[in-house]
Amino acid sequence: MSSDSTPQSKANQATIAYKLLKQDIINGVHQPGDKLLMSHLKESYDIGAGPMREALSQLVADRLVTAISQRGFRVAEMSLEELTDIYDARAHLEAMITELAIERGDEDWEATVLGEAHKLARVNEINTPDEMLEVWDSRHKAFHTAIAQGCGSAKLLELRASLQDQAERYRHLWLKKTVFSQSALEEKRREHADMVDALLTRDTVKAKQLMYEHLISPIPIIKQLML
Amino acid sequence: MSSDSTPQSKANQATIAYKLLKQDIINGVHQPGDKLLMSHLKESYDIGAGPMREALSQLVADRLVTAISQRGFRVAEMSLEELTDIYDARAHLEAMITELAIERGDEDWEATVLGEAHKLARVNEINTPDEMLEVWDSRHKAFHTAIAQGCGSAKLLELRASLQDQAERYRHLWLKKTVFSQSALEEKRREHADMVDALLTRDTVKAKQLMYEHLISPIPIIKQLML
DNA sequence: AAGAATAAAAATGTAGATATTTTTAAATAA
DNA sequence: TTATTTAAAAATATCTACATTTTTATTCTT
Repeated sequence: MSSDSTPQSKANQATIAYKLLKQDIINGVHQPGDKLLMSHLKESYDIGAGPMREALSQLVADRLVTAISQRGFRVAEMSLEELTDIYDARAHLEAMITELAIERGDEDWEATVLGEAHKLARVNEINTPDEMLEVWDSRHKAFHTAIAQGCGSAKLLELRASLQDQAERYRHLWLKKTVFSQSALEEKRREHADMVDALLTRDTVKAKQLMYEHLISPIPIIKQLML
Repeated sequence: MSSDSTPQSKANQATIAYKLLKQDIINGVHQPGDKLLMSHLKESYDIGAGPMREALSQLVADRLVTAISQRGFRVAEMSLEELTDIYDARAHLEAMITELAIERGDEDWEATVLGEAHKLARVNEINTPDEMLEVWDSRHKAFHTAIAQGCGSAKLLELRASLQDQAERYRHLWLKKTVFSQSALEEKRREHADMVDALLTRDTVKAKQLMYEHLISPIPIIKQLML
């Protein structure tokens, strides 16, 4: 039966360990700078050293882990500098992708964006604050992804995904410690509405600016949390 | 002394194999779509299966190799679509980075760019056509890297490097089959001079446009070679 | 020819051997 | 004593050789 939660039926051990460890690093189970001891990892993820190294190599490529030959692996450090760099790079990249999406997006793209925006705006109808945040986050991501898809470039979308992955640890910091006020939510909703408007009227300059500002706005908030 | 040919004194087997295999893929020793048989790889690179898998995983992250669980590894396919996507994405990204470099670059940046441009322009003094092409390529890369450094974002430079890596196979196709005419070389020289001029006068719009056009210009030529 | 059974090839994983680094303790010198 | 070097031990990372599982090719059967 293919009714398991993991769509790919027969992932190998390295892939399984990669996903678990990545999630654990993003969620802060392993803290920045922590030594990733092979003996400990082998036990935690119930796996041999070979596949474990394979998983670690991939995380090094993702920049979530650092390696020094003969001295093993560590969780990559986090810093205010990196936070700023990731978010700023992401904002610039996403603004550029938005410009291309406006230029290249067809009617299907418009429809999808509109649909995701609608779903996102309706999130406040769910009440449990904990559940709300999770659903809001997932729909928020879907909304932005829908916009980005319009650019039509697989490579640019890959770069975007890479930065998004690297931002996750910082973003997680924010999501776990923030309680959304109704007014903050309302402000976000307006930002998104303005963005949809700029996209559909094909106002490139405005859309780029809104996107850039939307994406760098969490920087000062996360900076606070890191001090 | 740090002047040995192998900069990192004690790289592990996986790292060594990664570099060798990557180079072999870029240089077409292993062709797109080729099966990378473990038994063959082990022999070629004189290494065990564990470290070899580690190297392959990293190349999967680089998009130079594809993997299917339980069915091994293959050299990633090449296609006209991917060629266009990589080069277009690269051109857009580099144009954006150029804009930031103009905005953020200081006097040291200007000086470095000017210096690299000078070295590049003087390449034609070398005569062996074979040697010439190699030196020209390396200085050309150095010139563009010098420009990009001005953006000051480590993350954007990483994204740039990633696309450049992926473009290498296509670029290699071009470099190996092209003999530079004196006029073609002269045209490039003029393009670079114009670019330096736009950069130093901080003419953002012009610099972006020149950069974009400079980077997409090889597309039709490489397309020809791929047919 | 289509399908099942079998054999061969290949990928993946495990356990233990080897090499390197880090820690600890002892010895030496200031 | 205090600091520094040296030597040994422990911990750790890495690699190899072999075992297991899965896929692919071949043969056999109907």
